[in-house]
Amino acid sequence: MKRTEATIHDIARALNISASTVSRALKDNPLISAATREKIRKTAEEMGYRPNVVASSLRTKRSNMIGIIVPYINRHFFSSVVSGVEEVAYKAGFAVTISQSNDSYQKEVQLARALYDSRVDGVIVSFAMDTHNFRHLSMFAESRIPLVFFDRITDEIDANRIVVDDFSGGRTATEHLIAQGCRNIAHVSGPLHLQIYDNRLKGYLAALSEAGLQPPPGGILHNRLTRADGEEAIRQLLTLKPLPDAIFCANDTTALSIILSLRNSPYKVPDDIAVVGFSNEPFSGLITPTITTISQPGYEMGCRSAELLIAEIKGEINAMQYQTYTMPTELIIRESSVRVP
Amino acid sequence: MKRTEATIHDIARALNISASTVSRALKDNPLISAATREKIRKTAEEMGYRPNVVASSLRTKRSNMIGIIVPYINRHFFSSVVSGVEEVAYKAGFAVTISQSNDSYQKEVQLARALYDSRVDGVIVSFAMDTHNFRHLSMFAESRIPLVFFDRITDEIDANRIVVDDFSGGRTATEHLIAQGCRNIAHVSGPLHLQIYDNRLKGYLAALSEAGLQPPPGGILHNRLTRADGEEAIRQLLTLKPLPDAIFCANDTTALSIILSLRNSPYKVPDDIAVVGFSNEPFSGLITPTITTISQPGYEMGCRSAELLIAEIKGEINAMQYQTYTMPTELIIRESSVRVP
DNA sequence: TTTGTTTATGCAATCGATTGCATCAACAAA
DNA sequence: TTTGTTGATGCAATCGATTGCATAAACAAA
Repeated sequence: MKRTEATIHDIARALNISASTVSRALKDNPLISAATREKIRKTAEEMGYRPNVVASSLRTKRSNMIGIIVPYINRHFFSSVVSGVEEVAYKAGFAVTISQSNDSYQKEVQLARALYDSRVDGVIVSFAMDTHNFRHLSMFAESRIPLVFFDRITDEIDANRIVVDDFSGGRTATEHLIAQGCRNIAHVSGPLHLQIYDNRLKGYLAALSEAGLQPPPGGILHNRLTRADGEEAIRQLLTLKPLPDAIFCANDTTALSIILSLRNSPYKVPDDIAVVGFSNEPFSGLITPTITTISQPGYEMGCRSAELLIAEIKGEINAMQYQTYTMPTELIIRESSVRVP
Repeated sequence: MKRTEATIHDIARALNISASTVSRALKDNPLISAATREKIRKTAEEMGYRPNVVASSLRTKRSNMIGIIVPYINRHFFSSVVSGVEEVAYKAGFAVTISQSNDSYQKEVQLARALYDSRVDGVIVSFAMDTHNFRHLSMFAESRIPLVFFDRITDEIDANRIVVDDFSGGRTATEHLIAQGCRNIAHVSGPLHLQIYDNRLKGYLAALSEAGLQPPPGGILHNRLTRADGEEAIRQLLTLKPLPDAIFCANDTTALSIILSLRNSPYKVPDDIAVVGFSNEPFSGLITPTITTISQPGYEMGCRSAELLIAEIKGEINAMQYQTYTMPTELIIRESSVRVP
């Protein structure tokens, strides 16, 4: 039936008035008298009028769309962030388009370009592990398209940033291990060009030094923190002498992997080797032993990112006010680290 | 520097030709001579020209955007589907906007409307648990906007549908339990207006009846399959006499919840009560005992959904060819169900 | 009555790309 | 030379909403 969508011109014609009046009336412009406004609203309703956001977008140069780039959509932390972003954006009248870099710099560049081309009003990004330079994002800055970074951030582009307090997380985790009587604490870390891993490492070192301890020689490893990396890491760590009595992992995946590997070894977790992870992935509370970890409020980070981005889009925040927002972490003590003396 | 974006008119002016020629040249229209085409491409490049997809969209009425509505973005199955959708869509030049209904019919209606208004070229949907009627989606059908349903589908709207073979999954799971010597198999199911749960139930019943067995009286429960629902379910099932010797759960979450609850009971899994879940969530291979389950290829379902949707958008598929595509499931045998005689 | 001020509405250009319909040049066939 | 054909390009309208700048009507002040 409905051959085509009704436009403001159709409404105008039906009422024998001009399209501009219709346009204004529908946006509650006070220039239009209450009477005509009501009349217009009524016919619009009757005709099933729906504003064409594409046309509006073309004219106003605002798409009411925000883009988000994450390494992997189906990773719990990231999907939680996306969930928070969607929730806030939806309430503010913005749509969210997602894209995943698969941790590839190449793809990230293309995705950024695609978002740019589609005229999103703002972008939320967490970098790929491969990403070392940020030229692909500078076009947003140049075009004054607001940008918010979360989790994997950079100093090279000026923007609002949202992270958890990785330093304090790393320190708290390590302090906890020290409190359990561990003295020889190894660390499995990620690539250091990502600040989050650098900060977790620094927190770990700070805790050690405050306790008068040293990292065991060869006890700090760097990899991409996958399951396989975890297996390789524990293999290496088991060759150290003396054996580490604890391992602080920069994420839960490697902690998991290490715990699983140790099941096939003479060493018991936590009694021989205590393990702490980072992120509080859903599985970490389920595996035996449950994994002590640092919780990271993904959903809240997503909400915050979206709030900041939208505030900047609306002009309520400007470049002078850029900050790095640090969200609190929480040490979640579970079985993998608790030693009963 | 870059005051405004270059348009085809800028290119036309620079070369002293018409905008239409530029437009055609940039789309490799053979009407334009190779020479001018090359010249145009070169200046476009130099001027940093980027096509304005919004303008194009307005004119062509295609947004190159597909929408997806899922109950929860940060649920592993759904985020995997979304990941697959994004991957395929991206390669085909489509952007993906996501929205989550939080299992609320109300919100789903609003999301559908928003997607409709934003002129998406197609929509992929998995319903909210609350959704019993589908009027909010009929506008897509009426406007000839392709629709694909996955997982939680309906017969009431004609469209391509993607599901896993829930019936056979339910049957296989149950047969497996029977093969383990279980004779008194309970079932925790979801709301039956969702076909997936209905089919899993039917598969379960079929397996029982083929083996000459009956479901235990009071041994089939219906709930929303949350952690809390699982706890309530096992509480109820433990009051049955005789006690069930196995429970087939319609998802892994309830299976998990039941296994955790049974830890505080005299009953051992699998020896006293064997448990099988459904979906192969990441945690199900990690918990002790690991959970036997039916794997559901979320990522692949997402890919397939996107492929079908895009094919229909491009007109390669039409309404005559709508089908329900059933993807295979796989029984993943783990500890929670295996009894050593 | 004239002038000035509000209030309400319309005109027409604009956003940038697309496309049906000319038009025109070049060349071939007659 | 004339006619026909092919190939290449331009014109101008269009998509639907927005908005600066008139304009008109109504009313108040002088």
